[in-house]
Amino acid sequence: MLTANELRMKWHAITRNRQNILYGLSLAVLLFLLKWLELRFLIIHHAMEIYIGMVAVIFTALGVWLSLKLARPKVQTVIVEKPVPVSAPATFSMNTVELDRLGLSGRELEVLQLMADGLSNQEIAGRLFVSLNTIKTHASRVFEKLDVKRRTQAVEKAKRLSIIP
Amino acid sequence: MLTANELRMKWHAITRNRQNILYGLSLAVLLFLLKWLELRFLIIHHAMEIYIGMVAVIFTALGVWLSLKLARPKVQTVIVEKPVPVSAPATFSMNTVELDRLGLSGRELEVLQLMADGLSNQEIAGRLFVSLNTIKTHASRVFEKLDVKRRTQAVEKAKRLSIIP
DNA sequence: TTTCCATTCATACTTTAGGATGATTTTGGA
DNA sequence: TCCAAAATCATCCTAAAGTATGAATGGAAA
Repeated sequence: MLTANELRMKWHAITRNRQNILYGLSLAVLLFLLKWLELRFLIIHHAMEIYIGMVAVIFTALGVWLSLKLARPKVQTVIVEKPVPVSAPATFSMNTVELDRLGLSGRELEVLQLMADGLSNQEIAGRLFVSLNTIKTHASRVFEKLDVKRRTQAVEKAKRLSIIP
Repeated sequence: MLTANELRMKWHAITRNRQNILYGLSLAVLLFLLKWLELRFLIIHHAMEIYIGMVAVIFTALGVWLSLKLARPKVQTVIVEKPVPVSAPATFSMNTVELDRLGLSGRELEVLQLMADGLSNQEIAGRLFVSLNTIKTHASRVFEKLDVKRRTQAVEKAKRLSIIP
């Protein structure tokens, strides 16, 4: 006995070769037709041109049918940009263009980030193992480059420009 | 005289009918070939099957060529959705639960918001038409209720809790 | 090698922020 | 009407922030 799976596989093989089978059948029918026509036109000799014409038409149609059936469809890939409401703001991409334009140095950016975390200058100095004066200098440069007057403004502007998360 | 534009339009018309012209030429050539073959095979009568076969092959090829050239190409459109991270969630919904829990008054929230905009106490006082001392008092209460020590921390925490945008 | 820039630190000074405390006035409900 | 919370303002003081200026160092580019 055949299992359901084997049956399904056989069916697959049949459908896969459907076109070949159809082509074979068509050829058989055509050959039979030709033989019949040949017999007919052996008697009626003057219909030779009609015979040739019919052959031409039939085989032209066969060619058209063949190519239409066998021609592989062109696959056209259309990429549609689908706006996904990215709920999680977990992804932060730094605006390197603005960062470059402002000319903030690495250390200055570090200080700015710690400022945004709410740390005091003294705490930042401790975190970065430098003196309070150094942080003040960095902070001043940051305010200068960001064209602001206070750290709160610096943080606000930096966040607005996507320089910090 | 023809203008450049008229010339271009004529060329368009020619190229547009190129396929029809080619088809016509092909037919002419084939007819000539058939006539020649007919003459040949009037003498050699037993080559009739070859003649028919050639006609069949030629016209099959013609059919294939025709359909390939003239038939509209099958286009299978595959739509690939490309997720595009839509920018900032422009909608800000205030966390009234947290606001309630913290017990911030209306004026305190106002002051907090202006703080987040980077304004100094003096500027906030001017904006709200009250004295600097009043703002200091409000600020102190805000820090107390938010359990922070500095305005930068207050702004950071308020934003984190979605109390302000 | 020289020059430029980032980083570091210092000193002195001014401004702003923040804490502590007390007081007055407004206002929305019980 | 009375009360509690909110809002207002003041004074005194300390802490932190911010400005100005100068300078040493080290690395990278010209």
